[in-house]
Amino acid sequence: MNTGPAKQGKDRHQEILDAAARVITDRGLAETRISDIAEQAGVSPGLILYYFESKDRLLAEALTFANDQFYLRTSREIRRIPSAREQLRRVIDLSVPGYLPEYGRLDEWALWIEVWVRALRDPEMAKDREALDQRWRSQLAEIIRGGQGSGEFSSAEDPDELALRIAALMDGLAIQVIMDDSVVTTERMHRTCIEVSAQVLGFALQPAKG
Amino acid sequence: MNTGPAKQGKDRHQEILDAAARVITDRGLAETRISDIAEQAGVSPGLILYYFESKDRLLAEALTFANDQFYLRTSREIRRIPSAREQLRRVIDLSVPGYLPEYGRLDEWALWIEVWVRALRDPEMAKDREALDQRWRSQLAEIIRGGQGSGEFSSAEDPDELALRIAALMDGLAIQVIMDDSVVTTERMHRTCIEVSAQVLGFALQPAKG
DNA sequence: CATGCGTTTGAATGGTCAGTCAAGCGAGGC
DNA sequence: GCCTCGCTTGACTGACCATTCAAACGCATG
Repeated sequence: MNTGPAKQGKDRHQEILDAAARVITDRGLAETRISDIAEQAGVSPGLILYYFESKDRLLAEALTFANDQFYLRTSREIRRIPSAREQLRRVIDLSVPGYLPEYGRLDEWALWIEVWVRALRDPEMAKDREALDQRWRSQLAEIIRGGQGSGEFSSAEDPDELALRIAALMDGLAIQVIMDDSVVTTERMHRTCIEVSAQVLGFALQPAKG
Repeated sequence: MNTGPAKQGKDRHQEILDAAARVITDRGLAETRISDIAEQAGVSPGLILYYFESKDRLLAEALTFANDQFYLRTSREIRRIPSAREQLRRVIDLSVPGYLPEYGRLDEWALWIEVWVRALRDPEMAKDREALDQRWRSQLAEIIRGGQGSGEFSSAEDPDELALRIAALMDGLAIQVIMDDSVVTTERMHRTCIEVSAQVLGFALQPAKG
């Protein structure tokens, strides 16, 4: 592609998106300056606008980019797990902010909230947000369908409805957790997600491992 | 227009907060200018900063002010309903964005998301948000406790845990609804909230009225 | 080594606001 | 009627930042 000016291998476009996502994550969308992104990416401010039409477009792309990454990462992991019950547990582990030490940043959830705010007024972002969300719910529904098929889940309710309920529950709880709510802690969210899933999908709880 | 210093009865402080909430609701926090608020309130820009120390403080106050109003309004209504089941239904009716025509604005939910974004970095707002949220969950828990006591709800689970689950579900669904998600519509959210409540709290569904 | 071209730089430009301020305004007291 | 004092105005100031741009830079090619 371009071995020369740009760093070999990685491409600037992606590097900048990544830097932007990081800056947004810890400063917040509103406090993100082009110069912050440039600094984070280790380039000059001018370069940012050489690669992106405007700050606005860049931020929008960065937001969906980051959430896309999360989905892809999760999706890849899930596909290697055979049991629906374990798939679900893994999705929960990955979704509860702060639960897994290795993913311990301020979290993609913070970015997700920024997506919401922006989607409220930006039709482009609204479209992307809806697509991202439906894909996420579909993934959950797929797991549920699998578990119903294999007999792991005894509930016979519509998988899409069940997925919607679990997804909404997780959204609502995750918000409180990243807000550092003193009642809704990481552990409590995790426990609640597992318990509700078990009740709603119809399977017995297994002793927590680890 | 101006009889004496402040308009009789209403006070400027409150008027401005109200105007600010309205502007934030339809332009979004990020696009809210002092001059917009002034225009909405029908005063000059300078006056805004005569009553508030800074734009930032004003916005923060406006955000909690609006949510406080919503809580108070709901709370007052609920207190007049004797049946726990009906109390719950009313809370749901009031919380589902767009369900009741009379409350048909872009909704306090939009403001609530702005609160989240801001609370992520502003400790003051974080504190207020936590208080507001706990109060809301307590209200739900109180209804549940009432229903358990009266025998309307057969579930014997911890009311606080049940309230948390229902509140989180409602948050998660409401987000999608105000985003105008094509799958998660106002009606679907309403139905889901009612069904889940019935299942989780243990009461039989009654035919929808109206 | 000279040329060309895609990158990269950082200084300059311009627009947009938040916040300030000096000047008016009007009601109520005297 | 005149003064005072709290409210109100809107023009002004200064900062801050997105965006532009002219100038380098350095690799590749011949």
